[in-house]
Amino acid sequence: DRDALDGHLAQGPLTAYIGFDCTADSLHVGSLLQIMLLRLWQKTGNKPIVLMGGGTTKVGDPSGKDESRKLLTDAEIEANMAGIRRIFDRFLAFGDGKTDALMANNALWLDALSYIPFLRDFGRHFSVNRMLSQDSVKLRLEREQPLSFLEFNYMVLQAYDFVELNRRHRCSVQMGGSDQWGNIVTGVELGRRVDNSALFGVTSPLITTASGAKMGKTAAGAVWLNDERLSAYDYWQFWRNTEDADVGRFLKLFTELPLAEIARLEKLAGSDINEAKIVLANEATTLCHGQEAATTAAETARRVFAEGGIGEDLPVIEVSHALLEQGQAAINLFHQAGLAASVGEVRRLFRGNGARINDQPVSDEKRLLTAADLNSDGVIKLSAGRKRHALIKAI
RNA sequence: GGUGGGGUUGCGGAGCGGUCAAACGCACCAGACUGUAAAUCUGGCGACUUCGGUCUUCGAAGGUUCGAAUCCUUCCCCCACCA
Repeated sequence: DRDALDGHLAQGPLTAYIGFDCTADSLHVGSLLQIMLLRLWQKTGNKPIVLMGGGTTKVGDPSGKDESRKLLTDAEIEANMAGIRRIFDRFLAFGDGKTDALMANNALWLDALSYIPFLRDFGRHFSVNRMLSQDSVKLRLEREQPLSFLEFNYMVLQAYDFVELNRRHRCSVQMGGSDQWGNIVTGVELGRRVDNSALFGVTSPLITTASGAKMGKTAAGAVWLNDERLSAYDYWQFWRNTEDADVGRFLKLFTELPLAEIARLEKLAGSDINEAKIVLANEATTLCHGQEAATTAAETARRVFAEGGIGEDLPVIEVSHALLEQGQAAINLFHQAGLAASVGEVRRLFRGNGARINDQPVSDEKRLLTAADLNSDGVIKLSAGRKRHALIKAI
C-alpha cells in the first residue's frame, strides 16, 4: 500500500528492517542493494534495523542444496555476526539515537518460543492453503523439488520476526529482495491479525548483470564486502570490470552521486565509458572500504593497466634472497602467489601463453626465477592473463 | 513401516564390465579481437610429472573379476507415492 506508507512517512520517521543470514562472517555484493536501502533509509531521517538470523541460522537453512549443511555453534554465529557488524559499521551509523541503526538477533525471541503456545497464538493465523500458493512453495512443488517442513516454517518464523520487531522497536516496515515478497506479506498480515498494527513491505528486484547473470561472482568466488575475504583492490576491480550496459544502473544503485552527474557519466560512449567505470569503482569502494583504500586501489590499477607497471595494492609474496639466488621454479611461485589453484593449472597457463614474468610472456615450464629477474623496483612481477598480477619480493 | 526411483568430476546431466579422468551443457580460466566492456572464435578445465607416465576420484565399506563408476553384499543418505 504505497499511499498509506507515504502517508505514514509524511507524519514522521519510521523504523524499517531487513533480515540477513549469518552463515558466514561476511556478506557479499548480493546483499549490497539491501545494505544501500538501509543506508538510504537512515540518510532520509528514518531508523534502520539490521536483523541477524541468529535463530534461523542455528536451525540450519534447509533451502536449495542437497548437501548436509553444518550446524553452526553459538560461538560461530557470534563471530559471524561480529564480522557482518563490521561491514554495517561502514554503511550505517549505530547507536541509541532516534535515527541510529540497531542490530537485532532473532535468536533472542525465536530460541525462547514454546511450540504449543506459539502454535495457538500464532499458528492459527496461518492458512496452509495460502502458504501452499506462495511462490516460494508453489514453485518447489511444481518442479517436484523437496520441501521439508522445517523450510515450510521459514515463512512463519519470518512473519513472527516482523511482529516481534514491531512490538519491541515499533518497526513497521520490512524491506527485502523480491524473493522475500511472500514472506514479508505474510508478516504484514500476521501483524494486522494479532496486534492490529499497520505494517508495510518494500521489495527490490534481484539485481542481475546485463548478460543476465546473478551479480557478484568472479574467478575467486563471491565478491565479499570485508577486506579479509576480498581485498579492496579486488573489490575495486570488480566494479571497474562492470559491463557497459550496467554502468548507469549500478551508479544509481550503488553510489550516492547526484543524478545529474550520473546522467552525464551514462552518456559516455565507446572507450570513454571507462571513465564512468572508474568513478563507479571509486565510489563503491569508498563506501565499503573507505576513501583511502579506494584511492590506493585506483592508483594501483592506474599504474598496472595504464602504465604496465606495478602498484602497492598487488598481492605480494616474499622469498628470501638466499632462495632466490639458488633459483626458484617459476611455476611454484605462480601457484604460491595465488594466481592458480594448482601447479598443474600454472603449467596450463604457461602452455596457453597466459603467463608473464615482468610482462614478458613465458612458456618454459622449467623457467627458474632468480635474483636476476628482480626489476628496478626490486620485485618480480608475475601475471596470469592481463588482469591478475602478483609481486615477488626478496627479503 | 511398505513400494518405487536415486546418490557420477563446481552445478546440471550422460555413462551401466575394458577404448572412462569419465559424453554434453552451464560456470570458470587463458589466447585472439578490444576499451581492464559485451558479443564472437580458439584452447583448457582432478592432482603430480623427469611430459614417457604415475596417482586419487563416480555416497561408504567389503566382495566377484585379469579388469568395476558399471556386477554382488552390507551400510549411510535423498526423493516420490502409500501407510
